Amino acid sequence: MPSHSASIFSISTGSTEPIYRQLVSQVQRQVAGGQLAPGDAMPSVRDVARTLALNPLTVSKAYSLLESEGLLQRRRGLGMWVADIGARKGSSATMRAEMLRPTLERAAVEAAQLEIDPKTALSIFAKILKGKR
Amino acid sequence: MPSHSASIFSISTGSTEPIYRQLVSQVQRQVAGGQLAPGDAMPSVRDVARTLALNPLTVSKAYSLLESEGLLQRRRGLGMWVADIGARKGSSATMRAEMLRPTLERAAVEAAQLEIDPKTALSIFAKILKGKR
DNA sequence: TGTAGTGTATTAGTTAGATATAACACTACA
DNA sequence: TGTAGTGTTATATCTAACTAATACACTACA
Repeated sequence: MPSHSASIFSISTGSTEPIYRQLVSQVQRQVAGGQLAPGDAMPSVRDVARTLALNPLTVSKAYSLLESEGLLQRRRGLGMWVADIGARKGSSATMRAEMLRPTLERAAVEAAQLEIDPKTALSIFAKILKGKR
Repeated sequence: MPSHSASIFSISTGSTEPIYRQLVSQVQRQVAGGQLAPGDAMPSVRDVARTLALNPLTVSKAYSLLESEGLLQRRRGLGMWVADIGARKGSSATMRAEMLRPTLERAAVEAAQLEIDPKTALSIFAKILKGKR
């Protein structure tokens, strides 16, 4: 049961997406992907706030939402942990694909407005995917 | 020189992205893609506001930004028109690809967090692109 | 027992985005 | 000359998101 540092997060202050929402969706994806496994200790609110230069309450807001979702578990006086309900390790491939969908749908709309044909859009995406690993 | 109706816009109120920014980027893409050609008349502020149930000020804010960017031109008492600086018809393929990049880069990051391999991510995107036309 | 580390509550203030209402200067056209 | 339609300005109000400082109850551990 490893314990994670604040480096599992990376927020962009320039984005219009609220910070607490960025934190929430990052945890959702990393739990679904398995990087955050049941029983793992989450970085403390103060740790994340210090590292990312945020207000502790902003981080706490994200953690609270994740707790009410059932993804995290709170242990009084100790901190937050990845919940092990069902002892699942990550989510099914179809569920994870479903989580990726919205962003790709948005990309498809943008490609259409830009008059970029599907073949070209795919090759751009392929290059990006290649570079990211 | 066609004149466009408010139907060139489609905003999502649920998104965290400000409405006026949604309008701005949609015009940017449609000008780059060529759907909005130099000399075309834009729908009036009041028309867009009425159709999309927005405040005219929100639309005006988007138009003002686009004017300061040089994409639109204002004719006093008449309305806004797609600027014909350089008489460009759309942008080059590389420029349009560049505009699509940010969203696809975000998708790549999400795919990595979801542990979705590049091949699978590409096939999901391909299916979406196929369905969108 | 004391100390440091958990998440959280409280209260207050700031900022950006969006709305509402009214008014202004301008233009085309019957 | 009216009338209706342009974008814009001004003032005020509202909400969500974020920050700031302080304090609380709880836990592990030297």
